[in-house]
Amino acid sequence: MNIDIKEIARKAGVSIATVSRTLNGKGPVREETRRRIIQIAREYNYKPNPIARGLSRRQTDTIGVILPELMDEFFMDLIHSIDEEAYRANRFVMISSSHSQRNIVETLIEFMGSGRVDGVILMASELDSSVVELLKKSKRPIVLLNASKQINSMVSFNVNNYQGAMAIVEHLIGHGFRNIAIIKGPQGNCDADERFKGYTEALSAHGIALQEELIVAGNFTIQAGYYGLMRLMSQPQKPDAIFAANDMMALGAYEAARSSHIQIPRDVAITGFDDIFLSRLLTPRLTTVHVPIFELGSKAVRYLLRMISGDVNPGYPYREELTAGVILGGSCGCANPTTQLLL
Amino acid sequence: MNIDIKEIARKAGVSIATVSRTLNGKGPVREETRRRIIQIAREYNYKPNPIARGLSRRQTDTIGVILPELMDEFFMDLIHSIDEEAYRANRFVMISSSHSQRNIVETLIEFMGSGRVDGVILMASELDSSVVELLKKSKRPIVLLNASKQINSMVSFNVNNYQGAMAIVEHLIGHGFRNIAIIKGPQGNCDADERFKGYTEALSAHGIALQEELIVAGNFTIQAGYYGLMRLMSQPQKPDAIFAANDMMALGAYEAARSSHIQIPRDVAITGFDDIFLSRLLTPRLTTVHVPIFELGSKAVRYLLRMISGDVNPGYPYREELTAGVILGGSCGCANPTTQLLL
DNA sequence: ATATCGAATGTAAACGTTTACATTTTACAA
DNA sequence: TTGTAAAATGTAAACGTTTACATTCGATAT
Repeated sequence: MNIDIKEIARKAGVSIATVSRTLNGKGPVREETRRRIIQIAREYNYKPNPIARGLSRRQTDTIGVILPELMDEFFMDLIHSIDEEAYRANRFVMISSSHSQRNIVETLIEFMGSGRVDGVILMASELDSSVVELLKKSKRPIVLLNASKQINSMVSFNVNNYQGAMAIVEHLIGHGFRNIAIIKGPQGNCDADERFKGYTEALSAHGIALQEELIVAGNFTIQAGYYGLMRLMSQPQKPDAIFAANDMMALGAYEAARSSHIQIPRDVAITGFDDIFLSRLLTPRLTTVHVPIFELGSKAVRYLLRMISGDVNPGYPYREELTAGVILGGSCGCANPTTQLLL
Repeated sequence: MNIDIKEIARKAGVSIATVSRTLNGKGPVREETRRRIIQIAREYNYKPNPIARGLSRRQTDTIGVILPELMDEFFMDLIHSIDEEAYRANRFVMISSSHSQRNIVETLIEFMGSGRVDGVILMASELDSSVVELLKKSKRPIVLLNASKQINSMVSFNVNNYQGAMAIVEHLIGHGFRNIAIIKGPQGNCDADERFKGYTEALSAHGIALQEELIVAGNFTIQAGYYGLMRLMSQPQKPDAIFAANDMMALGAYEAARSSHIQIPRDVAITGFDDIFLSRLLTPRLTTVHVPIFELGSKAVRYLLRMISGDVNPGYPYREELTAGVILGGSCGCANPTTQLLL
């Protein structure tokens, strides 16, 4: 179909080995020959067939990305940053969502076993231990995103949910709130777990006792936030502030507050986590925690590439936590919140 | 690294050809042999190396997706639908954004020329004619998304921007509005052009003359919407309704209205286009046009796969427009808008 | 002139499949 | 039996690279 290395070699009057050496910049080639080959290759717009090359070198210059689901700006931003970084390094990105654990395994096997990709970035805040075992056996490097802290024998980049949650709860405490409720994330989700831990530790660090009635379950959806607030505000012991473990739930809480004429932050303060775009449109703007997704994606790609190149030992565990910063809106009671930044 | 076909053949006591035939289900193989091979292959968890297979068959079971940018839920939904459909068909998805026209070309060449992908889905509402020429010459099938109507020699799936815009403007007319303004999308963007056309034709179909002062430029950003409304409402001849060519601009218009104490829809009605998630959070909920992104992605993949398989002639032009429906919020003046659907 | 050595180039064997073609086996009819 | 055709299997040539190893070519030292 396209012109191949053999043709180029013929036209340049050399062997294909010399062409390959020239184009890959390995091995000695006389300057004059080199020039001629480059010239001809350019003239005929020759591009080595990456599949053949992949077969020979056992490399495809492609990285695989497996995400739990393909929705939310969160994942979009992640993909965005991964794509950007990969592009910069001349790599391609193969993407796949993994609706179930079963599927993660399948996709991983297909990705890894096969040589379709040189390495994988896998995000899964909820991982079966069986899957983890599989991961460890993988021949190709894997970088985990937001992995549970229990997984300590692998490479991972993580948002410091614990620190972020702690920071925002401390901010609430600074406002003088003492009855701080939490609407938790889904059971078994490590992000949710860490955020909850940050909440409890912030309270205990300030000598505030945990109150069971102020801890309600949730699952990161708007609904959960809605019902969470309703439930909390229907109790005799009402909270004066609510920490929703993510912005979507905070959003639900806003809806609930509006529908029941509860004023934020006068009647109850609300904070979230994630800093999704939406949160800055709420009135008052939501006080939340910004997660450095872009950095997360970039770092993951860069590290993965170093593992692939052998620049770092792929078998060597590594864990990095990216700190998250509080974004002040009016929902926590702050008088002069961060400006809107919309325009 | 992994077990290969040669090993399987050895273990089964047959030649590699027989193994290949068995696993691909082509050519005659004795039932007993077949069983034995399958059994052994399963036992050793053998998976044919897709790269080698790709080299031999000139197929990679991968489709390329090139999008103008990797942001917005719009693109996320698109990727989501493409991934889903591809997964269903056992195909892989290689993704790439194209920040510039220059980049589209590069990426396309790398994708196509090389055999990295079997076909491409390309979304680019603004395409240089030079790029179009390149596309036509492509050896591999291409499906365009939201392509300009001037591109008639290719395959494309499109949102019917014209019909959608017409419908929503007619809805405004139905409310009795006669001074209907538009905040347009970016110059040269075919979606924007079609939406504008829908606007003008809806007006003329009802005998309403175009008023130059009611047509302001925009670029699909919040800012443009903000300044657009400000400008329109500062004129002596104020509009009674504004059709923002997308929801982001409508959002900007909301902000502007709020900051200058203009009430929606009392002082001015507002409508958008796209039906992004955000639009249902505005008060009043934004009246807008829902675009069937999911269907767009699915159809594109399905058609592309048929082109790849030769089921349809890849050289044969085909164009499909998916109609878009109006979603009623309160921003157009409707008393009983669509329910919130948040919970 | 000849040996020696490094640089430049070529040859051919991988890489792991698919598949056209050749060969062997099987089943059945004559 | 033998012949014949179909079915089953095997052989080897692609696919387009990279790369270890072999060869050739100059230049320099003897």
